[in-house]
Amino acid sequence: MNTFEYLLEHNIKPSVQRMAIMGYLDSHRTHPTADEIFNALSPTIPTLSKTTIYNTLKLFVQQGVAQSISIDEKNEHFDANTAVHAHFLCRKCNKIYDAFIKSKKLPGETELKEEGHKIDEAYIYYRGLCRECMEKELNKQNN
Amino acid sequence: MNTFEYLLEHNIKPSVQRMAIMGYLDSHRTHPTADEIFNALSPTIPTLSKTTIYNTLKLFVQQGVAQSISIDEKNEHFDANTAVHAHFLCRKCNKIYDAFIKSKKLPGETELKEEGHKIDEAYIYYRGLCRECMEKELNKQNN
DNA sequence: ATTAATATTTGTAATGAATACAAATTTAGA
DNA sequence: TCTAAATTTGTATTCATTACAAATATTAAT
Repeated sequence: MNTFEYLLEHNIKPSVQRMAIMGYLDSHRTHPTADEIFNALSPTIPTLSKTTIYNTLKLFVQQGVAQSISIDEKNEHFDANTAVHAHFLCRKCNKIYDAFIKSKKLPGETELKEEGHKIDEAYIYYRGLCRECMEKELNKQNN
Repeated sequence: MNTFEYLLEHNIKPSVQRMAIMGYLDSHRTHPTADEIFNALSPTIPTLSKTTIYNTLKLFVQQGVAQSISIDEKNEHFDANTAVHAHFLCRKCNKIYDAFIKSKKLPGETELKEEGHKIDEAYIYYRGLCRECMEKELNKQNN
C-alpha cells in the first residue's frame, strides 16, 4: 500500500505521524490498541504524543481508512481493513481473529431497514476460546 | 416473570437488591446502563450502592440471565433478553433498538468453528440514524 | 437462641483509557 | 519573510469501572 497516496485519496493530509500510524495499522493486522501503536512507534518518533494517536485514529475512522472494534470491553482496537467482517476475541489470550463474511445480507439488517432506520455501520463479534488456547489446555492435562 | 424463581433457577440467591435489579431489567427493555439502573432504583432502595449494581450485573451476565451490550463506546448497556439478537444504536438519540434474527447460522461462524475456535458469545451491532430522528430532521427543514 | 461462619452489600479510594485544552511546532499561502 | 491555519504535543481532567475493606445480613451449627 502507498500510504501517502492512500491518505490523500481519503482527504487526509499525510503528515509524518499519520503516515506512521497508517503504515503500522496496514502492516500489523493484529487489531492494535492506541497504546500498542504508541509503544510501537514511540522509539522511531520520540516526540510522538499519545493524544496524536487518539486524534489520528479518530480521524482515520471518520475518513473511512480504519474501523474501530469494541469487542474488548477494556480497550478500543483498530483495524485498517474497513470491509465488514466478523471478529472473534479469545477470552484467554485476548487475540482477535478475523472471519470473512460471505452473505451480503447481515442478520436483522432487513428488519431494521424496513422499520425505517438508516444503517451506517455493522459489526459482528464473537467471543470464546481460540484453537491455540484449547490445545494448550489439552497439553497441560496430558503432562 | 417470577423474578424470585427465575434467579433461583439460575443459581442466584434472590436478595432484595438482586430482585430489584432483575425486575427493572425485565420490565425496562431499553438496554439501560448501570447508572440508569442505579438512578431508577435508588429512591426505593435508598441504601443501594453503585458497586452492588456493577457486582450484580456481572453476576447476572455470568449466570446467563442478562447480556452486556458494548455497542456504545461510552457505557456498557444491559439486556434481560439473553437470546442472540441484533442491536441498532442511533447516533443521534442514542436509543438502542432490537432486531430479531431469523437465520440460525451467523456470518463467519462456520469459518471460525472450522478453524477450531469455540464460540461462547455472539453479538451483532448496527449504528446509524433511526427512523424517528430522520423524521425530525425532515420536519426541521420543512419549517 | 447464641454464636460462628459465610455471603452480600456498602462506601471510599484507586485505576486507567479517553478527552479537553492550550501552548508549541509545523505547514501552507501571500 | 511574514502571517494564518493546521497539526502536534504535554498536561490536566473526566468518568465509567474496579479494588478493597468495613459493615450488614444470612445461614448453619451447636
